Amino acid sequence: MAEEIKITFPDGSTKAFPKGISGEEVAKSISERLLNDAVAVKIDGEPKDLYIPIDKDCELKIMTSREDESIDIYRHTTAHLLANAVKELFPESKIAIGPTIEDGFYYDFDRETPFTPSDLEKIEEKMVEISKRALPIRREEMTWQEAKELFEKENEPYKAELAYEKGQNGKVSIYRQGEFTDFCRGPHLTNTSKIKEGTFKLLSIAGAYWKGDEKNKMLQRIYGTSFFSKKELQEYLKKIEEAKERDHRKLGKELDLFSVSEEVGGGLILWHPKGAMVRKLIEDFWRDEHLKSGYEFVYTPHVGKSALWETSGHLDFYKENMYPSMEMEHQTFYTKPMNCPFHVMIYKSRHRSYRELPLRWAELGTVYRYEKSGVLHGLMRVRGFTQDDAHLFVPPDKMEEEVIGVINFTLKMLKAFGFEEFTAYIATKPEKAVGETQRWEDATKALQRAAQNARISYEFDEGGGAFYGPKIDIKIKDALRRDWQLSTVQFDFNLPEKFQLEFIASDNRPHRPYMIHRALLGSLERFFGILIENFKGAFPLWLSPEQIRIMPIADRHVSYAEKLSTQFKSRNLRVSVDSRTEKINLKIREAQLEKIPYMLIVGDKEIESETVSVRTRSGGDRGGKKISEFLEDVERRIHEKDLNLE
RNA sequence: GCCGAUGUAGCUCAACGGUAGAGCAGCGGAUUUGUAAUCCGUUGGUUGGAGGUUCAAGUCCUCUCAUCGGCUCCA
Repeated sequence: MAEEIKITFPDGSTKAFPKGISGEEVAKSISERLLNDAVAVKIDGEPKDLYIPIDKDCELKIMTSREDESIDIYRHTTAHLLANAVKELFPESKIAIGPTIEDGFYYDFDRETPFTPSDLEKIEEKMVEISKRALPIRREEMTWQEAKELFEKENEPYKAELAYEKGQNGKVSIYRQGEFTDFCRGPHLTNTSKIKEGTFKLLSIAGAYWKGDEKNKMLQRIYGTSFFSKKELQEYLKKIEEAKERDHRKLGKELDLFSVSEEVGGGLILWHPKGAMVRKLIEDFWRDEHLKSGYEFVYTPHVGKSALWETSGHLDFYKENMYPSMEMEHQTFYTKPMNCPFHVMIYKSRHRSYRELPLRWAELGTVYRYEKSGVLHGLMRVRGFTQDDAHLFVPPDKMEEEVIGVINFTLKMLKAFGFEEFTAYIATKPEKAVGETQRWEDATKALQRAAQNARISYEFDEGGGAFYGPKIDIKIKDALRRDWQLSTVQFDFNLPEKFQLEFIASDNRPHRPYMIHRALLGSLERFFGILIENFKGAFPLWLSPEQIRIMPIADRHVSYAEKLSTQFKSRNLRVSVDSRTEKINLKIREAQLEKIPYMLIVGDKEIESETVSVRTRSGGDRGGKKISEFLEDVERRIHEKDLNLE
């Protein structure tokens, strides 16, 4: 009689099976349909291939497309299909790595001639062909020495190297499908035919260093994605199109918000009048809120002498990101990459008493940082930008309270711009760090309590803090559910030491304050870019550079329009009159393309009844309204920062 | 910085190695108009820059600048 093993299912039920049964057979015993949907199994929480014999009692879960992790297996098998196709079409290519990533997968190849877009089409066709061959995909385990030898024989040096690196803690595994062999942890689908035509797409080609290191050889990377269904793939491709439509660089040009000029230099932003108006509105709001929250403002210079940057440590740790030095009167100056040393110098300008702490000093400080030319990206990654910076100097006993205050303030600010979903990441002490361990622990705990207090979800990034202190970063989700990191609150144990910061406490002795560095919006440039993409250029009423455009039907209605305009302007509304001798359809079309929230059409009817005909960019013709009624509604929406117009 | 792609009028894009074009915008004129484009006319270019090959270069080659997609989310 065959030996039996006991398998426990996720619902808690238990059943006996003959020893050596495979996940596939277990699935089949439950239903044919489950067998069909099965991607892999989880044995005691470990994902395994479906055909692996099970030889001991265990908890077992059949993984289907319903599990979140399953898509990674599907994509990983698609990546192997890609590599298989490349090896058939271009046998001289050497395979490197092919992992799954957030929205798909990639595979790196070493090949003399780079792939072209038309190669991608050929590769896709070959992938379909290999899928149709219905090759079984099988796992083999061996020692790393055997794997290394195997890949050396196959002239795959990258795989051989990986076998050595990954094999130091026991056995390694390879997967075979037909003639193709890959070094891989698995698990995988059981057959190439499981990757269905129309569920995958190769997206782009890029260069990538072996192991991401600039010193290593540049490989050719192919990006692609796949989904369980054609429909999901189509939706994903649509989302990419949608993101292109929202691209802040495209909208920035179309809406005349900003530009970057080759003659000025890459990564240096020119704010056009409309963009500058949005910035002004953000800044006004920002200042008002800071005053309400007990901040004071400071202004500091754009350059400082080298001694300052030596003391601060920037010339040791940050020099490669700083603009080169300037010589003047036998002195060396640097353009500032950060505002902190200047704020510290204000602190040091006289003795500080515990009675005046905490001090909260904010500045919209423009800094310059050298970024490699290849990484510059519209407003998102630039070389000159304005941080919404602040530094807090806090006595130890008020540190936690202060951190809680900052986090709550941050969320209030972000919510005003329509962001509702936040995640926090708390970065803890790295290996190389300054400051006493006790301070690190206290500060990290304070950050955690602040996140709890604000009821936002948070994760720890162990060892991810800067050398000078722990930090909490807050990410938001935008309208396309993309993550953006905006806010950061960082402790700094370095500068107070370096600059010997002190305050006189009630014991009449000097003590060292905590210093907290924080930015809420990050930088105005980047934040503006995110706002453009989030709202697709249709800024909320309170942020719109032009809120209302009045459009007279004919010349005889212009004076009425002008009268309204004057009245609106006196109430601080941003309004213009389109008095051109053009048809109303054209005026509407242009205002609509400029995404102006309210269009007011005035003609004989409106003059007669002292009304305006209201049209919104989002809802079309809203009909006639009394002027007072319209004003009341608009002013209320501005005051409430309403995201809607109707 | 590195790999690849791209660079033509203000914008979006055409042009087998053989005279650089279109639409929109701009400008001039006509039209006085009711909820997403009125009509006619017209200006506009050292084809990113510098060299080279050729009888002839937007097109081919070299260099250079800029922009775009990427450059370890662990086989």
